[in-house]
Amino acid sequence: MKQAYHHGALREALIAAAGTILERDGITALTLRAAAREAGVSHAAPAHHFGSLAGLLSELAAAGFVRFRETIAAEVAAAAPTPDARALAVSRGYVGFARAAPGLFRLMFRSEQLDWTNAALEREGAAAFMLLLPPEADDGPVLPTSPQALNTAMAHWSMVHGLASLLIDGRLQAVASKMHPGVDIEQLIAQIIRTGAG
Amino acid sequence: MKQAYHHGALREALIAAAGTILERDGITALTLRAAAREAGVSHAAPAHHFGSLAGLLSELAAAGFVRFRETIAAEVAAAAPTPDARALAVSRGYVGFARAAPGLFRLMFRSEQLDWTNAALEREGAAAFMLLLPPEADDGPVLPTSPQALNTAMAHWSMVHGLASLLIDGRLQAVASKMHPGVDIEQLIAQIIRTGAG
DNA sequence: TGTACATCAGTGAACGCGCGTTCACTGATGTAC
DNA sequence: TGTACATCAGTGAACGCGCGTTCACTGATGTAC
Repeated sequence: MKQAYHHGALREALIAAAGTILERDGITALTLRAAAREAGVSHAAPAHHFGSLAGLLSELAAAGFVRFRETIAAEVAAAAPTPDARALAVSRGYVGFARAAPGLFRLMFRSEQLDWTNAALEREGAAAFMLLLPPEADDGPVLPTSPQALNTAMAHWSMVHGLASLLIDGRLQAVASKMHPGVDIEQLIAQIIRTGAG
Repeated sequence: MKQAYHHGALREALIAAAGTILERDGITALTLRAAAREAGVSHAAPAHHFGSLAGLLSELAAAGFVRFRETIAAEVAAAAPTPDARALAVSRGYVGFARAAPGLFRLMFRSEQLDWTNAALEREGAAAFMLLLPPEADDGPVLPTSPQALNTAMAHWSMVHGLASLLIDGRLQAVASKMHPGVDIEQLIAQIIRTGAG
């Protein structure tokens, strides 16, 4: 590898390094110095790109929301073009993303350390949440108008988000196994998702 | 206040102090030294009662599960003795606890820093999860036997847990307000809980 | 095409801070006789 | 009832560590002319 004095794309490299640390070592290990180490630059280098740790975390979360949307969009594209099939696909993508990148999911949805005034984070986060709403015809998601539609959408979101959370923390598996030893978790997940979308 | 050399109940005092710090300053501020400061003892004192920070956090979470069960039991006791009314009461207690003690809720359900081999934590946590199951007659919760019952119980749990999580992180409020400006959040929560229990 | 210079990105030493942990200690409590 | 002694709980100084941050620097890049 070329050892140029200037990295060329250190900002992106630092975000990628932060993602690696997050999944491998957990959020408590994710510091500016650790990200610099992982990216192979001096520990003072991140300050040129991110003012603080919160800045780096927010950029990482924003990038996470982009991946989150891509994951869901891929599931939707592979599904039948009916409202029910679309809702199932969104749920599958949501839960699948959380299980594939639990550290990133926790950061995006749960971290108190994010700076939500960060422009990229606010934009990408808002765009992601729009995917959770039911579509209107072929025009993509629109805002529900009736209280009933809002209730349904939020209840659906709660169930999918709770399922994802309980899975990545291992709680659902533990309780389900205790209630029903030998249960097929993957099948149970598929059933729960179908319950919520129905 | 008497300044006895021996505290008398320092273990309990340290757990209480840790809870105060958790809700006031967040989990990143919760250290052994901070708990000792809050309890008014020297920084080396906690080592006599908790081997490590994970030990203190686990004891705090165990105490949290006791409070969690008490909160839910109080709602159940105040509700009509029907299965539907009981399910609604459990959901109300679950969400109410999370909103009243969000830091503790996060620690109990989400923290990667807990030591689940801790005897108190495992015992109290398991007892709490049993409350989430549907009751059989007047004998209290029993283990579901059919796959269908397991599916229903886990789907219900997912929705309530997701609702609690999205609320304490402020996400549900943000998205609901954007979708439906001026929406009554408390009424929406009550409706979502009714949706899940129905 | 070549030179001068400004700007930018990354370096490495240094700082002060709070942390967990260790350790000899001290004061209080409990028990044996 | 009194004395001696073991045990226990909390103290305070000290340690090494990784952290964020600062700062003068150096090497590379881009631009003006």
